[in-house]
Amino acid sequence: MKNKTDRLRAIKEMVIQQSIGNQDELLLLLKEKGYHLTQATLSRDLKQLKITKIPNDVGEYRYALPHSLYASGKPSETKIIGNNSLEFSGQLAVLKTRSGYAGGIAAEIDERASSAILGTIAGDDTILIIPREGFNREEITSILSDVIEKI
Amino acid sequence: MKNKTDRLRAIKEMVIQQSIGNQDELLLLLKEKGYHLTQATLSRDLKQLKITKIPNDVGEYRYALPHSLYASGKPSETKIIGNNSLEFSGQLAVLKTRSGYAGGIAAEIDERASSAILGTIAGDDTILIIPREGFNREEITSILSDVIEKI
DNA sequence: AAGAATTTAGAATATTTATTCAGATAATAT
DNA sequence: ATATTATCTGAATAAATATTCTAAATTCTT
Repeated sequence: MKNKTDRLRAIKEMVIQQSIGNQDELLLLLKEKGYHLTQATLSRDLKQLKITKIPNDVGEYRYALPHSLYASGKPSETKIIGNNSLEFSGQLAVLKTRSGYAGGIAAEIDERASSAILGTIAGDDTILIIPREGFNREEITSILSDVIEKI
Repeated sequence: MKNKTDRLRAIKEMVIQQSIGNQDELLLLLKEKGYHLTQATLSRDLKQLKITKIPNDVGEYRYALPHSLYASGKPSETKIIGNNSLEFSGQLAVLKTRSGYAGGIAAEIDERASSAILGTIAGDDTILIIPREGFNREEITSILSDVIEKI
């Protein structure tokens, strides 16, 4: 809780969770959490994290992560899990299965990964997976791998 | 070339095409194009367009559209493709078909547009289309048109 | 371990951006 | 047509943010 890495993580978290309109505001929140820094440093941190103030719909400015960074960073690789392939698009994941298997696998996921997975919708060979907020792609991938490998 | 609407369009275009580091820079470019305005107005314009300065990888700041606005710009028009209608919402597209046709068309899309389409899920007359990352709405629309017209 | 080089950060400040205030212009209603 | 209200804009200024300059702390090299 005292090094730069921790601080950056804390900043990112706060920006995602709270509604922050300027750096001084964020500075205060960080102070409450025990991070002691100046506006100059915060400005540099935000630059490094690529966080910026963006206008919202109500005519205010709010700090936010650039959209693309919410999910992961890279352009989403396809991951093979057994006979299936997993790929992400935005907040969603799609698992392609062998024909006819989607329903069964989706049921397994629903049952065994509900902490991370909000819900699934299965077609014949495709499962749409809606992750819960707060889980990143790596986590989701790992959890789904576990579930599928145990089937 | 003299009203606000035109100016906003010009600003948006410049931000997409050029590399702009601050408002004065943009102001100059606009002046060259015949738009005469002050920094105050530009600031307001940018707010309205939700354009902001975001840090790039090289340690500079560049003006950019919020990611979500790149996709199209307008609130997503419904596009008619044969007997079907296509509309976007966020990263997703929905294709409405005649009753009973969704499954068949979805299968065609899966087969013939998989480079751009991560997956589809079909009901009776509705197909949920999950595009791959990196494809914009126009590209998706065009690819889907091709596929459907060849059925 | 000592020195060189890099990273980190604060204070002060420069730069940039947003807003206030006032006046103009356009739109709507009476 | 005139009053009323809303929209738009510039000048000046306030507010917010980035950077310069300096020094301390850390990491790397030999």
